[in-house]
Amino acid sequence: MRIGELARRAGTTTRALRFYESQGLLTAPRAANGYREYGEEHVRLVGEILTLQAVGLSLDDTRPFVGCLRAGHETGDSCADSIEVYERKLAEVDALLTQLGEVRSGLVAKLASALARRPLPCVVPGSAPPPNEQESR
Amino acid sequence: MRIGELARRAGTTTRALRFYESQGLLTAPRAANGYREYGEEHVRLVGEILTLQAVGLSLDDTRPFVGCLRAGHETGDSCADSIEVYERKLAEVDALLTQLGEVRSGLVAKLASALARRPLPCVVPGSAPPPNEQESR
DNA sequence: CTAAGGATTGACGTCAGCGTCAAGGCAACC
DNA sequence: GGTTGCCTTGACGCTGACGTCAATCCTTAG
Repeated sequence: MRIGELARRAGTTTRALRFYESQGLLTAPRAANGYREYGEEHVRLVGEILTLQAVGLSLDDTRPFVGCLRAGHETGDSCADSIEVYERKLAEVDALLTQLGEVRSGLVAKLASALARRPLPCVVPGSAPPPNEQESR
Repeated sequence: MRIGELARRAGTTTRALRFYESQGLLTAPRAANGYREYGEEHVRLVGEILTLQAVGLSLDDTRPFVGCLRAGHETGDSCADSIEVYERKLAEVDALLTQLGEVRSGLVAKLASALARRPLPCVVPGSAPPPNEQESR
């Protein structure tokens, strides 16, 4: 199958697939006319990548999984490197949760003290961003 | 005081201060030689911006607070708009916490099933990114 | 006089993961 | 042979909050 069909079946875009290839995550033989030719295994591979991204892994984090599948394993997480990524990412997520909890506390505290000071706050016209004197975005 | 001192006292960099100015958050009169001239109120203002960023607000979110201080209020969160930002951000943080919790569950599940399948996973040499055929980064 | 240490503006780089556009080639159908 | 649809590569855009570099100016101390 060609790149468009793979994209549809895997639930992504051709642009993403070409990007994965540029990052070395996906390789495809070319037909005589230069078109990429994919098989069923690629559908699974892309599916694995997307699933991993859904649980918070970066594209770079999926490398070990891809390598594991290429090495002939049934699943991408049959290899030590992949497990390691799981554990590292879990630690990162936990750290993020903690940090975000602190952020939440800070926000709640600020909100509470603001409300305590002024049961009925005032209103100020508004402050739109100026015509942006260079430093273009 | 000039921009370097303000940066030191507020705990940031001159680049950040100039950026804030380009975004309309900070305004300073100029001396005869073109140097920006700041006063004590700017130290407080920049401090407010940094504190707000620390609790998760984007620069854009700090606009109402800056406007509130400019309007002569003691604190940046004495105005209705600021309170609104607090509440909106709190909702965002809660949503993020929920989502991150789900990500965590997904990770834990994947880790568990991978470990269940293979108490002693294999090892694969490694898959370094290729020489990057265009799509440069 | 010169060197050092700030200050100024402008412009490009960074990180992730693609989106979007452009110009053109290939294949099939009417 | 013209249209449609899919494919190719290349290149720039986007988000946020600045970092970094370059070229030049101002002030002060030695």
